[in-house]
Amino acid sequence: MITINDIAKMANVSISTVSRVLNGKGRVGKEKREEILKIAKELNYVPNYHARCMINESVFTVGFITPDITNPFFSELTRGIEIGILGKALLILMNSFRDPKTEEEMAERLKTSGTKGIIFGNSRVEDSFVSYISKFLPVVVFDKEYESEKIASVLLDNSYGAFKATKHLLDNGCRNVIHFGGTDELLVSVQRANGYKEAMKQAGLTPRIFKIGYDEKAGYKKAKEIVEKREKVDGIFCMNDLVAIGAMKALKEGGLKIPQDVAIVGFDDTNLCDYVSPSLTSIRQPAEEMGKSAATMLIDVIEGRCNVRKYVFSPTLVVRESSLKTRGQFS
Amino acid sequence: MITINDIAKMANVSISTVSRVLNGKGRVGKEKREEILKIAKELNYVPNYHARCMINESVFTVGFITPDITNPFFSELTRGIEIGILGKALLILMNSFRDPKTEEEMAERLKTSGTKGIIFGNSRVEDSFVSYISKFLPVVVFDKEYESEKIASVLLDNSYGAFKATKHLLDNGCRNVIHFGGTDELLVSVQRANGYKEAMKQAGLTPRIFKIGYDEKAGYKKAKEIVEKREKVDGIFCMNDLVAIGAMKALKEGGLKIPQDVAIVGFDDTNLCDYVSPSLTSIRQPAEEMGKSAATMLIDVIEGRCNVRKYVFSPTLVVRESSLKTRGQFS
DNA sequence: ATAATTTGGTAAAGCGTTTGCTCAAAGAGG
DNA sequence: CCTCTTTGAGCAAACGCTTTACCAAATTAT
Repeated sequence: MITINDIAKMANVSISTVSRVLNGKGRVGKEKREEILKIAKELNYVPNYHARCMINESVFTVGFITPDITNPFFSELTRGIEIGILGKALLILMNSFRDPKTEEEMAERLKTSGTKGIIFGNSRVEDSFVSYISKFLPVVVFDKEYESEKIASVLLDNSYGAFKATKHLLDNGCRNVIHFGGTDELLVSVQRANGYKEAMKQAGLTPRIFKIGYDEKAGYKKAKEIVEKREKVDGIFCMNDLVAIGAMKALKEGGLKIPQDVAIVGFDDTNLCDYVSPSLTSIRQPAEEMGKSAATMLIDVIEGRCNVRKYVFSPTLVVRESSLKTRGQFS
Repeated sequence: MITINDIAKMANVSISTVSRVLNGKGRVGKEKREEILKIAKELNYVPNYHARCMINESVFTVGFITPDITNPFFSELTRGIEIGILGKALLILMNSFRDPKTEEEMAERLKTSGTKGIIFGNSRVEDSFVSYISKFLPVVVFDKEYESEKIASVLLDNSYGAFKATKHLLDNGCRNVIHFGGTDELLVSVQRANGYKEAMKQAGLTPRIFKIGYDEKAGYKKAKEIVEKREKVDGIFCMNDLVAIGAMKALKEGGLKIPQDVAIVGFDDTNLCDYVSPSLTSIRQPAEEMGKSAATMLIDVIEGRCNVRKYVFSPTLVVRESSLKTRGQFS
């Protein structure tokens, strides 16, 4: 590695002179300046980032721990985060595959790697761990609220979203609406399940919840089962779009018509919704916006500009073909 | 920020003693050791990453510049890269939105940010820039080969893949096969277009190529146009799955049946293919594997374990419903 | 008892930069 | 011709940590 020292020797000047030339500070004679610049260029000199960091604040890094980057919701979120930190920081991405142990290890790794802040995306880590890690670094958590004044949150009213989704299915004539949910460890799952339950209760119906998971495979598998058992189901509210898409596939394979036989609503409103067929009704989370908010909030905390805040977003229902038993503008 | 020095003062020992305790090296009396550990814990001490980096090799970072993380192909690739660098390095992710200027800026930023290597995913940067940046950092490029011994590549025989795809459409009875391709700046586009042309030529047919872009919107828009103009088309080979999915939507909206009226083949074989309907025939790129190879190759170069290499992957045709005019096992 | 070794700890050199202070030389003003 | 300012450039400290050389005391061997 070539250093400022090497250049100084070559140019027969002191390192401070070299530094001054390279940073355009201080007064250095024209000849020396040009000589130094020439040598630096020839040697492909790049200032040592870490040495620099020890002195003045340079560009820093923040970490984003995501359950699964291949879920379009999270990739949109990621893009939002990136936009939010633009120019201020670099984004270190980590895929936890939804394993809480892995998530803790990753956070620990980020902590010891000079990262200035961590964003937990929809994570399963225990509250105690979040509290612990927040002692070392500013933290932003998606979908979870903390007592501590030190932990910022980006929230979406999941149970209200789920309520809306379920209500929509009921309003469209479904009676036997079931829910494909995630596991109880994930707060989001619980909240969405609650919203579903509430809507069912209000309609005087019995909720049926299947805790199946988070991806297409999970949705496919369970829907297949339901088709094979010929269960009496005319609507499914899925905890996310991937699950919904998997379920749709299984239903169609089973000869069931969507939405006539079974109506479906997903959650997240990823860009897939428009492109599956029938197009998928979903509860919209403004992923990119949410990512952006998380990022700017984190940067603000890191740079000491403000205290911890909380962003709350509202879910909105985006109606598409998969849920309209009474065919209207779509067909 | 709390440092080793603070701890030393509190414990009334020298900083070297503290360092020894923290690193488990050297001999330190039991009482002092415990005292020091206790203080360190109380103060939430974390060793300064940058200071550490200046002395011994710690975990380092590598950068991945991707056109668009929301494209499932790239998110799978990203996951592969992450797996490949696991434990060795942290991954800095950057979205260029396919803008070559942005890509250069990003690489430049990585260069000055202590990053030890860069992976260019399907990038549009000019060759001269890649050569330039490779003077400073090890570089791995997807889908592009370089003279320089310093630049590693992960390749896929795109034109062969495209050839296969087109051939498959022709073998299934299509005569008027068109191609939805990307722009000429992207080598991949050109290669895929070439494969398409070759297949058409061999069949004695005239190729028709539309340079439309890389996402669902582009595919949708162009297909809409074609439907409206009632062009004579019975097969479309799309440069990637997203374009294909967009096109499918437009065709279906136009009342055309897939594959009976128009057969479709995509490229990438993203996990979407299984979940759209009809399911999408596609040319498989083993994204995760490719990412993993790129990453291990980069790490190898960084750690001086080997010279630059080249990985070549083979595209395979994955047949699904969207391309089978003669209905067989699917229906 | 003396020499040799182990144990516990300190001081200082570096890693690569930046920057405040110093100082000499040169040019300007009286 | 002498002081005053400007210009150019070096020295050295600091950033936080690791590591080596080194020293003293305590323990062991001779």
